[in-house]
Amino acid sequence: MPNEERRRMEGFLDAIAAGVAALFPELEAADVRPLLQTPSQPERGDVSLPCFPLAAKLGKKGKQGALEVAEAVAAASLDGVEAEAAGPFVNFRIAPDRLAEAVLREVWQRPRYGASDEGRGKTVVIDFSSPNIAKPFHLGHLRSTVIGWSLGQIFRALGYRVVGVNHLGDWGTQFGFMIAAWKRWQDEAKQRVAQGESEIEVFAKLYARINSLAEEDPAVREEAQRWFKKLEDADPEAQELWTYFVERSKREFARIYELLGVSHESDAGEAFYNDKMQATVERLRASGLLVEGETKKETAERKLREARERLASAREKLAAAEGELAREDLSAKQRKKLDKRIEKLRAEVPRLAAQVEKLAAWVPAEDDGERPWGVRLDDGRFAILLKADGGTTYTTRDLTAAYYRAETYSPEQILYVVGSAQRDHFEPWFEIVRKLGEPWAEGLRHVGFGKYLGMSTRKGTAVFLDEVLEKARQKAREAAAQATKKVELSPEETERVARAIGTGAVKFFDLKNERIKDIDLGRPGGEGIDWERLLDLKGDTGPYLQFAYARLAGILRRWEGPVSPEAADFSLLSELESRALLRALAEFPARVRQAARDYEPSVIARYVIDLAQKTHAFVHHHRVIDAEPTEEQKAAGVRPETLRATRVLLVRCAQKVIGEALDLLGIEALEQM
RNA sequence: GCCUCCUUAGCUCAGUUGGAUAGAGCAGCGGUCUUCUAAACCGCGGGUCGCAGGUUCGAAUCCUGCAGGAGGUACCA
Repeated sequence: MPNEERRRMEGFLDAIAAGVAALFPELEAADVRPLLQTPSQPERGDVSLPCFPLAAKLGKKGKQGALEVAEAVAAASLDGVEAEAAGPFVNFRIAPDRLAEAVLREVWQRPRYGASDEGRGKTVVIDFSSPNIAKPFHLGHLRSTVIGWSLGQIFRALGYRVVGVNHLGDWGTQFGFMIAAWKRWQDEAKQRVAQGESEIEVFAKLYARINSLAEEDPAVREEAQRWFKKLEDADPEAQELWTYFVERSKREFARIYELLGVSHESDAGEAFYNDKMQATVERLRASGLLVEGETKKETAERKLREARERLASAREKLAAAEGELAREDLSAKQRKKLDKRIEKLRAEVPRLAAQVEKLAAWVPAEDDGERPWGVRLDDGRFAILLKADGGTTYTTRDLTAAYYRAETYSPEQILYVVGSAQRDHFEPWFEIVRKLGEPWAEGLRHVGFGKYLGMSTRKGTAVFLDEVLEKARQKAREAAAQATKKVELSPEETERVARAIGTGAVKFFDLKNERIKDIDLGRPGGEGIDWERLLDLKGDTGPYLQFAYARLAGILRRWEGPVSPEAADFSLLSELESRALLRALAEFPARVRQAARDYEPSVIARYVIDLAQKTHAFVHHHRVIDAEPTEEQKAAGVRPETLRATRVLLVRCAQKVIGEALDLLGIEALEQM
C-alpha cells in the first residue's frame, strides 16, 4: 500500500481517530480526526483531543459531559499509544520508538518529504516580480519576486505545474517620456554608460528628470504623449528606441534574477497583449456589460461636489464639537477626548478646503461630451475599460492577459503577486470575469503584500536591490572573519558563501512575516534606514537556518558508517531534544499544504526557524559521531555504533527537511560556512 | 465621506483557524568553546492581547461599536 508508506506519521492520527470513534457507535473517525491537535505544552504528550465537541455530538452537555467522554476515551486501548484524561481533554503519547521510527522512515524513504501529488495534472500561473522597464529594481520589487518565487516552489512541491510569468511593464506613456528624454540628453547618457554606469540607472535618472520637467512644462508632457502615439503607430525610430530600452532592461533583470536564483517560464509583458486587446473589447461589447460612463467634466464635478460635502460636514462637526466643549458638566476624560477630536477636525478642514480648491480648478470649462466605456460593478463603482479617446486601460490589459493565460495554460488558479495597494484594481476585473461567466474566474487570486516603509523615491531614500545585497554580503564577510571558525574555506569559497548568506538574510527578512504586513525599516525616532535589522545574522534569520544546515553537513561529512533506518535503534531517541526534533519533522508536510492554501511562504519560514532551533539544541546537547551510551544504555547492551548510527540518521533527516524548506523559500543551503 | 487592511512583551513579530498556564527573535542581565562549526546553546526579567460590549462550556482568535495607524477611492500603470 503506497499510501501507508507515504503517511506513516499521519497514520498515528488516523489510528487514534479510528480508535476513539470505535468507542461510540454514533461517531465516525472523520468526526474525530479534525479535532486532534498538538498540545500547547510538549509535556502533555504528542496529540491531544478536546472533548467538548464530541460530548456535544453525543448529546452530553457542558463540562460534565466532556469530562465523561474524556474518561471513556482515555480507557480505550490503542496499539503503541498511551491515552490519559486531563479534565475535558485527552492527551495521547506515542511510544518513543514508534514515533521515531514512523517519522524517520518516512523522511528517509520519500525523495522529498514535504512533497505530494495532490496537484498532479493541475496548473498554477503565478504573475510575479513584473518590474517596469527603465526603472531600477528596488526593494519593493524584491517582495513580489521573492514571495512569488517561493509560492511557485511550494506549489511545485505539491505536484502542480507552475507557470511563472514576468508581466513586464514594457508599454505605456512612460515610454513616451523615455524617448523624449533620450532625444534630449542621449549624448550625456551614452557618455555615462561608457564610463561604466549601469544603463538601467542612467535610464532611471532620465525618467526622473523628464518627469520633473513635465511637471513644470505641459509642453513636455505633450511631447511625450506624441512619442507614445508614434510608438503605437509603429514609427521606426520610436520602435527602435523602445526595443533598445526593453533589451537593456531585460539584460539587467536577468543579472538580478541570476543573483537571486529566480526564473520565469514566460516573460510576456504588457506589450505582448497589444494585438489581443481588441478581442477583449469585442467580447465585452458582445456580453452587453459595456456601458457608457461619465464625461471628464461630469466626473470632475461629481468629485468636487463630494469634496464640498465632506468639507461642509467636517465644519459642522467641528462646530458641534466646539459647542459641546462649552458645556459645564463634562468630565475631564470627556473634555480631553473632545479636545483631541477638535484638534483633528481643525487640521482636517483646511486640508479639505485646499482639496476643494484644487478640484475646482480641475473642472474643465467645456464638456467635450466624450464618454469612456466600462462595466458597472455590483457595489456601484465603475471600471473603465475604454478611455474616452478610445485607448485601453490597465484593466483591459489585465483582462486580456488573464484570457490569454486561461486559454494557453488551462490553470486551476492564476495568482497575482502584487502589492496590496492594488487590491482595488484586481477585485473589479475579477468580478467582470465572473460576470462574463468564465469558469476560471474562481481561480483568480490577488496575493497582496505590504510595502517597505521608511523609504521613498521622492525623498531619495529609496533603496536599490544591488545596494542592499552588497551591504549584506559585506556584513556576512565581516561576521565570518569574527566568528569562531572550524572550517577552512578558500578565498573564492568565502566570497561565494558571503554572497549566499547576504542574499539569504535579505530574502528571509522579506519572507518571515505574514505577507500582508508592512515592513518598517525606519529608525525608531529618526530618518534613514535601519540596516541592522534588515541585515541581522543572528536569531530568526536566513543565516541562522543556513548555519543549522551547514552544522549538520559538517557532522555527516565526518561519518563513515552507513546511514539507514536498518542500522538504527529507534528506542534510543527518547531524549527531550530528540523528541522535540522528531515532532517538528513530523509537521513539515502539513505546513507545506498550509502555506499553499494561504499563499503564505511565511508559514514555511516560521516552521523552519522552529525546526532549526530544535536542531541546534539537539546537536548542542548530544554528540553524534563520537557518542557514547549512558551507563544505563550500556547495561542494556547498547553498542556505541548503534547509538551513533541512530543519531546520524536523525541528523541526516533533519538536514534533509531544512534543505527542502530552504528550497521552498528560495534560499541556498550551504554545506560549509 | 465610503471601502480594504493592521493594532499581542521596550522593539520586530508568531499564535496550529474557538481550546488547557499567550510564545519566538532582538535589546538587557548572567552562564557555556581542550570535544562533530559559539553565525550556536542554557538561564533570568519583561503582557490590561488597542478600548468597550456581545456570542460560547471556553475568545488574542467570531460579531457590533469606538480609538489609533496604513492604503485605495473614474479614464496612470
